[in-house]
Amino acid sequence: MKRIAATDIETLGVVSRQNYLKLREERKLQQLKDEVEDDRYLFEEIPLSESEYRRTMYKEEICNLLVANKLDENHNEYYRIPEAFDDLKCAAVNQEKRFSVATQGYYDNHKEEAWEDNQIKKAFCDKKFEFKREITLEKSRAKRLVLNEERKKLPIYAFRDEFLQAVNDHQIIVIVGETGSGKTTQIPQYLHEDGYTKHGRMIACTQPRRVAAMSVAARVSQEMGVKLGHEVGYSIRFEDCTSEKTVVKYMTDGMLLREFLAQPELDSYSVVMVDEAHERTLSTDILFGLVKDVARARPDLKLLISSATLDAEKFSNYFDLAPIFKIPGRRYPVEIQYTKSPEANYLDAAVVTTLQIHATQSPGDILVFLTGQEEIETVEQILKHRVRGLGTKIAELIICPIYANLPTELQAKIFEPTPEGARKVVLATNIAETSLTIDGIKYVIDPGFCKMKTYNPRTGIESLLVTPISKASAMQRAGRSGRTGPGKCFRLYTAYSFQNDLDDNTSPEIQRTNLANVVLTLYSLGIEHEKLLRFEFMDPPPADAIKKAMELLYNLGALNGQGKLTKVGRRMAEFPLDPMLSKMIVASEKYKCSDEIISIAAMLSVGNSIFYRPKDKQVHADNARLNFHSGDVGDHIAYLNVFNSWKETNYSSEWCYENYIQVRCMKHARDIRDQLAGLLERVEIELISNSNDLDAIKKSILSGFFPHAAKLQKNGTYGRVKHLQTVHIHPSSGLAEVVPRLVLYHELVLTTKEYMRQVTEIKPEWLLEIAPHYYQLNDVEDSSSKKMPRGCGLAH
DNA sequence: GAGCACTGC
Repeated sequence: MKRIAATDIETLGVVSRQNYLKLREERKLQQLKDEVEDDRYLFEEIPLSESEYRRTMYKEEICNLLVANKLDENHNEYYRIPEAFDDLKCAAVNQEKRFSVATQGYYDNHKEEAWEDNQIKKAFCDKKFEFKREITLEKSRAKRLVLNEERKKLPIYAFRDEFLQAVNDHQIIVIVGETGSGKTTQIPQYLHEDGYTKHGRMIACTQPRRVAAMSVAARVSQEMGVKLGHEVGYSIRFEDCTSEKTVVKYMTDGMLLREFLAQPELDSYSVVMVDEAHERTLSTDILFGLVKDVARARPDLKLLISSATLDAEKFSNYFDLAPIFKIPGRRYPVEIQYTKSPEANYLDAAVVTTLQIHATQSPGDILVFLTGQEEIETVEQILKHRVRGLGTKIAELIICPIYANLPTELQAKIFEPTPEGARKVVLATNIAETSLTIDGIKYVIDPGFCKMKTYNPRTGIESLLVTPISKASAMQRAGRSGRTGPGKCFRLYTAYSFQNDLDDNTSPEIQRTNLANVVLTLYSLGIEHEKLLRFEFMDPPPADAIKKAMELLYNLGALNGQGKLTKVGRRMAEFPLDPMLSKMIVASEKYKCSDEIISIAAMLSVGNSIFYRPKDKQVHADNARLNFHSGDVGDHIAYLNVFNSWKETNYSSEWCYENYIQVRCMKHARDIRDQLAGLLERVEIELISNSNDLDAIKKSILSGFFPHAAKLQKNGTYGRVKHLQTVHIHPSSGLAEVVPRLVLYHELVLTTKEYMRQVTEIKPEWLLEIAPHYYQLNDVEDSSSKKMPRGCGLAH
């Protein structure tokens, strides 16, 4: 192609080269954005299935990659783009070519022609949009007719009148609806049709997951023939898609819990349906207690507890012997096979079983449940190796790993249809148990383990342990094979084990988590002190955990000596964060650095997967990370540096890739930060920046995290101040080599050792200044000048 | 010098 010198361009007098390039970038960006917008539009009009929805999301990410020019060879290897997006890649390349040609023409033909070209383009785009819109409307009309027929075929349709009668007769009903019964989509509609939304009151239906709330709302709006967000809407964090018209509202359970803060009697609702109650999320468990109480105060409020399991008796007993309404499901049979004897190595057994299925069983994809990323990577490698050994005698086996931390572009692979003659094997964590469904799975391999979080209220340590799953969980896993046709489930344990070793149900989250936030929420709902100790939990958490939470809240100044919520506590409760983080924000008012503190809080709550560390580029990734630690500022300030640097690049995705940072996490952090900024206004704390005074920022952090102080001991390890407990700085910390005398940490995790994650150096006098009620002089004195506490002496 | 299941506000 003919090159044009910069001087030529200037003499043409059209645009300066820089301006031209900028214009070109902008147009390219706009074009891509338009495509995504079009897809969004489609999403609004026609409810997407979950896999379609995810594909839309992935497409957006791909567009970001394209914009960030990540399609060149190097990055292609680093962020492999799934084949399904080949068309998009081609389009982008063609687009690029067309731009080049147009560029040439642009200069050759001068301003007018180019302008005309632009006009044509615009007209073309308008036309395309109009056309797409027409098709969409037509499709949606046709779909509505089909949907109406489909509604009548659902198992629940036959029980419609019987169900409405039951709701009329009873205030609380426990619904047992197997998967595919249509309860989630139909029940709110029936109630709406039966007049429960008169008098301006809504029907609420809670879901444990955001995607579920969105896609179900989209589906129902389509069935009812209304625009999503009007009569039917959804409400999830960062996104309220409802209006004054809304009568049927799908929401996450956590969102309803938040709404309780504003309206403790749930005045705007006539019916509350707690769906997927058997999952026993932290939020559902608290909702149970609250909603049961409200039902007593408001006889007109109807309560539906919907669960998929057969232990509905327990729910019924809890809700004062509420009647149980059973709805059959529509499922295919699943044949279950056990091993004859226990397997010594379940990874090996999983590989062997996979290959056996591949060699002997009829077509259909395989889903293997593993406990984590590491196992998945190991099995992937072994499988690849073994398949290579089999040569061409056998059909192709496509291996797809999936876990939550896998970059989004790579996750898309599992939704690609399996090519004719090949077989797909999906290696998944628990994410495939409930959070996402994969079409075409016919065989499930279940080794019977998962990783589970446990919390020790005495030490405050959380740890992830590989644990046997429960019977309920095993059934759920098996059910994943019978979604589109009869399936088979291979359990890598004996039938005896299943009967005798596995618990019936997974212990609810509320029994194995830090309750500080739960207790604060309940306090701000007026459930204080004795009332809280009497709170009707379906499965009460350990008394120790509640006591520990109260103690912490008292130390943070959220509760006073009489066990009442203080003004500080009330402000803290506004933030959807761990109380220590909330306290840190409230304290930032005093140190005039709220701007920096909410950035840090947002980054901390996104968690530990911000820094991406690919196996083959660990050194690069670590070096990139160290750039944010200059001056040994500590991990908290490093997080602040990351966020601010990203902000300075105008939230560039490209910058993230260069620095081995996960874009997804950063976007999430930005969303949280925006929300926190809004909440600051609510609690009347001014947004002030004080970026030069690092001590002020550290003091704010310490105001929330002073119980997490650890000091260096003679033997080089750390000891928690106030607790005789040895801890270590996590090697990923920027301070791991610095070894300061006194530090605060964000969290303590137990892996091979007890590690402090996210560490910042503090001064001893700050402890006395900020927490005189908690620390005494002898706590902060240099440990070397003092006798060693018992049990913490040197080894040997 | 080391490993992080999954959600949600």
